[in-house]
Amino acid sequence: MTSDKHYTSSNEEEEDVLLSQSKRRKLKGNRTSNGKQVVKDSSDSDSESYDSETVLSQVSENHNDGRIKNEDQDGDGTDYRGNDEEGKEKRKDSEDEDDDEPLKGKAHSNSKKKAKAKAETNGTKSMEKSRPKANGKASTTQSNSKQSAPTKSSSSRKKVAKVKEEEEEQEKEKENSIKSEDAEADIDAEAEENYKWWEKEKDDDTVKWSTLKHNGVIFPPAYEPLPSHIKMYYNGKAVELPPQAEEVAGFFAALLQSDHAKNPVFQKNFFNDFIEVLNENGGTKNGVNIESFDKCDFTKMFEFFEIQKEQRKQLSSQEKKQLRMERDKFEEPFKFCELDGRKEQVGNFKIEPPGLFRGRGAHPKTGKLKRRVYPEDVVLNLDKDATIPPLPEGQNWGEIRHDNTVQWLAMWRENISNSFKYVRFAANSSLNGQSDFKKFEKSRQLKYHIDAIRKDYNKNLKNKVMLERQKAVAIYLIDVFALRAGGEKADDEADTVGCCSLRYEHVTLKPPNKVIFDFLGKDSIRFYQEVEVVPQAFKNLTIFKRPPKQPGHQLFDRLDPSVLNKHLQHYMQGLTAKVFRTYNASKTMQDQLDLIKNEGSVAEKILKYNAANRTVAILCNHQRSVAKTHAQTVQKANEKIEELEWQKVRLKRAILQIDEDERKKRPKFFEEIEDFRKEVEAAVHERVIEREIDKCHKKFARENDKRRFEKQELLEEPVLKEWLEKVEELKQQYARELKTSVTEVKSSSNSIEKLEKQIEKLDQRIETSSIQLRDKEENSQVSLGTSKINYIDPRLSVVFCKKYGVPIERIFTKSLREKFKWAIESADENWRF
DNA sequence: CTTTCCACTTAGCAACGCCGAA
DNA sequence: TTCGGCGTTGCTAAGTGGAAAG
Repeated sequence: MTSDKHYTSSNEEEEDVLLSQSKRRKLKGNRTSNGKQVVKDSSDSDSESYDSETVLSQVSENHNDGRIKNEDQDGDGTDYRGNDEEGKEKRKDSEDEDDDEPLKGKAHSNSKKKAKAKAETNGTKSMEKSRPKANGKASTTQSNSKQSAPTKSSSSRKKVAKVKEEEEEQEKEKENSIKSEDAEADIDAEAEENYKWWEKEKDDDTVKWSTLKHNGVIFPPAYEPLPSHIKMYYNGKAVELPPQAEEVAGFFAALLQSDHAKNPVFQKNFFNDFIEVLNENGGTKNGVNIESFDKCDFTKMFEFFEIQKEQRKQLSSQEKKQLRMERDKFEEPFKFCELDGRKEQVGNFKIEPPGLFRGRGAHPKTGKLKRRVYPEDVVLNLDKDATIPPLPEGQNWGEIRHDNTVQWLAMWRENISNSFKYVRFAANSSLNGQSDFKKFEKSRQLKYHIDAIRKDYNKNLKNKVMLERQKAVAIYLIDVFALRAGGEKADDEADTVGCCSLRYEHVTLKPPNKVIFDFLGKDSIRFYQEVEVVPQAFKNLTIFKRPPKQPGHQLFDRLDPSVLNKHLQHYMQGLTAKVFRTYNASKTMQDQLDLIKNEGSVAEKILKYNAANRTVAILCNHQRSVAKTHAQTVQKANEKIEELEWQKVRLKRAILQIDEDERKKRPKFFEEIEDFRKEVEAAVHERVIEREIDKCHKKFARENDKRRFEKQELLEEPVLKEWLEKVEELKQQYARELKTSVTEVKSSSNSIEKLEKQIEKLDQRIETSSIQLRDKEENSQVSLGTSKINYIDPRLSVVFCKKYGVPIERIFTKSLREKFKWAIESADENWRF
């Protein structure tokens, strides 16, 4: 076919896309205000097709436009992989008419939405249904523990896995019965705690375990009704609620002072579910008809909870310890499980308690009731010979499964978005360690392919096939700016995006090549960056935003993560969009650590390590909300520094008082005295005095408390007065100093050398305080933890510690040391990412 | 194919509890 | 010894991605 024809047909398809997109956007409602218009617009859209445009711009394009930030300087021009790829694309391009077709999914996504929405409306009902059903299942499985594959309902995929498992099981059982019994004893003894999986060879990772035993999960305590004098009020009247409804009201009451309680969506969703529960349980018991959220008053309940909290805090440390011990003892059996005969920790062995769903950002479902989970809702996963954890009389597990291809111990379905929750191994478990190890090894492999990939996408920025250009730009963004893949989201989730789901309004283009990203990413964390991109990327983005596209439209209308990932697999097995984040994070860390010189104190090295950590966190846009007390903390720190400076000035004055000639000798040194403003000095005085006064009162009170306790006679008011008078004297002294600028220092320290020593010390303290403050400021919005836990290959930190003589404890907390035990024990000084 | 399901990884925040300064 | 500040942990929401189902 000729290219002309191709373009024509693709032009038609272009309109198609827009039409269907607009439909979709219309469905999305509030996410864009102009869905309707687009339908009209697209019909009279006579703009040239993207592809013809593409050709034009390609012609006028010079081949060697700018480099990207991270690009490696590889001189060699030959790139087999790249050429290969290109060859393929070309072939495809010329013989495949559909090449430029937009994603079908984008056109049809509304049907999906409807289906989902439907599923959700009966979400709660389906839960209810599922319970008896599951119940029935459970009894069958529990009774015939041996043979039958546990569920008819489980998918055929599961069956496949099961079969595999079963075969292996049978073989293993034979083996085990011979091997394990005698082996187990000593394996248990020596190897259970220090099983070094990373020294073993493991290949088949579809099978995660051969035996798995555990004690089930902990259910949240049953609801305890409030004392009868604690009520919610409606229109000023106390309301008698059935306990089920009271519980829900209590959930809201507990949040009364949080932002959630002020969020109208939260209020609405809560109120709807509250009313539903209320009606299900026969309505209020004293005839109050609750109709409006605004007339509900939960303050009495809130206050009660506060008092309870307070009382718990007031318990003596003995009592607290006692309670903790009891709790630990109760939880002990659930904390551990037995995996292939070894003891391993379980992560979240507690079933999530009921409550109000606290969605992040503008989540349409925030505030909905997250219902209580019962044993009937829970599926247990353990081996066939494991004892099934007992339940109280009359209760049953939802299902018992023996699926050794997964690494969860229990699972239930949650009612907010109908997804699964899992009880899994703890972060320090061998299985999680292995996954972690594999993750980092995979991203480490990327270094062998990254050059080719970068070369390719830079070249493909000019590819005449729109799909290829979009892929190229997307991978470019993912690689350079560490964007996430960005899967499609439904209407009943918060409107957040990643790379593939970026929309028109999220990217602002400022010629010649400046791009401003502004969108909400995962967890509704804002991603705001003004950056420069290579000119060709800029051109492409311009094309992707060209009319008839409008706000609300997808930038990458032919992409989704699976398209992208399929493409990436060509370069490297297992390569997906998220691997770039891991790779670039660890690579950045390696580079940053390389810059650190092996000098200075341990504390200084840690500071530098943290700075390196911070670059990574910034790359990945890991933010945290500034602590409520942050401004205050900063102010305090600044005041402290001011005070230190004030001290210094006083000492310098004192030097001049001893020998005025000093000033001529080193005017710079004494400049500070004039620079220190009177207002500041006065403010410092005031603060110091006030603090002194405060101290006197406190000391007085404390002393008397003690004396009362020891039955001694109390200090009288005059004593306090006496102390305060001393402070008053000091105040007078400062006042004089302020006027005369003459320091009245103690005679003990009135030699110039002594004063200078003190000044030096103060200088040092000011220096460290300033550094700490700056560090704190820079960290106030950046969260270092996420990158340390998930993105930075722990071996980098281990090597850093070994090479620089920094104790690993200063870098990894106890739990991180356990999580990264494999790294700590396997990485030597020369290891590199 | 596309959609849905399932499993697993990544994420920020609130509660907890430890530790150093007063 | 207490108190507050701060790092750590626990919690659970919100992503990614592979694979089965439709």
